[in-house]
Amino acid sequence: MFSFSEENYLKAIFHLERKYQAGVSTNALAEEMDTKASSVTDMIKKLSEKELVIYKKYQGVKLSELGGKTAIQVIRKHRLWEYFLVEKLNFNWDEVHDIAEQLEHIKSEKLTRELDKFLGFPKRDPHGDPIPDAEGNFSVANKMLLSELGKAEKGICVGVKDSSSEFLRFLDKNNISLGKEIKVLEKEAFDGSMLILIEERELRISQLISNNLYIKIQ
Amino acid sequence: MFSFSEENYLKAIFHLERKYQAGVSTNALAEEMDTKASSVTDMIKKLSEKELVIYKKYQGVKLSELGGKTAIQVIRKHRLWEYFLVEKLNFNWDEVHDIAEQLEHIKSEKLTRELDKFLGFPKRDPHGDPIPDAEGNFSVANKMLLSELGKAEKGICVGVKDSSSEFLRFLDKNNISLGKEIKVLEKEAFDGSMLILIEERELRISQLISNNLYIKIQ
DNA sequence: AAATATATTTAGATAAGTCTAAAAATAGGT
DNA sequence: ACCTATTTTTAGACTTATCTAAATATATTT
Repeated sequence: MFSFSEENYLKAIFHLERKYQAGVSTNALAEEMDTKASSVTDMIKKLSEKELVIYKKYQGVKLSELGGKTAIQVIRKHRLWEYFLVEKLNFNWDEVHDIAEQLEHIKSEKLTRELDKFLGFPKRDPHGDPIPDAEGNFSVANKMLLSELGKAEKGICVGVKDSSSEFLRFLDKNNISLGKEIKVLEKEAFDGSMLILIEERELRISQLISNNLYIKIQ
Repeated sequence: MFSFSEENYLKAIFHLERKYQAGVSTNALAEEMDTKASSVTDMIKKLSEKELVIYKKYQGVKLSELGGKTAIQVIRKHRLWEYFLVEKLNFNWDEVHDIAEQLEHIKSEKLTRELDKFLGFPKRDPHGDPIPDAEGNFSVANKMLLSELGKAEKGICVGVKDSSSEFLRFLDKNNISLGKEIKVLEKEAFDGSMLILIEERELRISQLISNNLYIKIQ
């Protein structure tokens, strides 16, 4: 079907399309893929010939319908495997990304379907991101960043924006995990830090932290 | 670490070493890998430079200690994943090989260890082949081929030599599976076929069949 | 032991994916 | 609108793993 590299590019374009609307620029893609712009141009041409993306020179790329579907299937596999690793194999949520990056390329529709069934058709991966179903549908949660909350407002932690080990381990250390209620007690205008209440504990967090935690209100 | 291709060559050499002693010939390896002899020579040189094999021109290859260890780890992963697919994801034993060929290359020692633990440290894969433990040890069963049995002798089915879908589905169709007792009722000298008794049923099988079924006596 | 057949290796080519360096196109500032 | 800076693309090279065709080494036959 498609190579690992092709699938990784499709996934990257998919993520960047939600970030910036319009087309995804060559440089943005190069940064996301940790490669050179010239390599990106080469690959985009290849994806374009295969009709996975829509591309006009100097105008950036967009996923075609086929490209989008393919990207979502890769993301579905990635998130199912992450769920498997955490729920069945005792991995911590900060350890699963690199392994899922490998597992997401395993080719077998039946495997993906059976894994999904075995796991009980989970709706979200360990970082709170939605897991697309077999048809590629997934809920686009009405989540917001903790940093957008004002004083005395509260929400439930539903996901992370940054899922680096460093950030996830910070959250573990401070007992912040998905599903917990967070209330903003104070907000410091000077540096954007805030004092929050979580499980009866008061905690001061920097703006970098609140900018990377998704919450759901009500 | 090592590429998929390198790992596949090591695995193939490992299997061929048990078949023929001495060094593995270039042509034998080319056939096993379904590729050309010239490609094999190229790869062997590369493996030799990496000290994974011992190679002298025109003399065939052997695995070095490192090469052997690496091959066993790949085989361990292959068989653990096969077990997982059959026991946890409802796959039939004739459907797992191709998927395990992909999964065996996933790189994460922790994943392999945790998968092994999750599965309860299984000793044999769905085809009866031994699963090496984390240290690479595995039992070399004192199995023999059903075709080696004489009239009125019996044994317990412990594995298959050919694990092609075609053969495995034949066994399924005739309700022959691992762990069942098989008794030889008659042996036809002319064509090597035999009449066997399995679960109260009498069944006539060709020599091709009895040549590909492993049994354990006593 | 020479002649022939088979097995193996070498040489040179190809495709995928990447790179560096240079050229071309677009965007921004004045 | 022009000059400059940035972005993007092109050209050519490199690596990995493969191939075909030719050359060389080993094995077999007579």
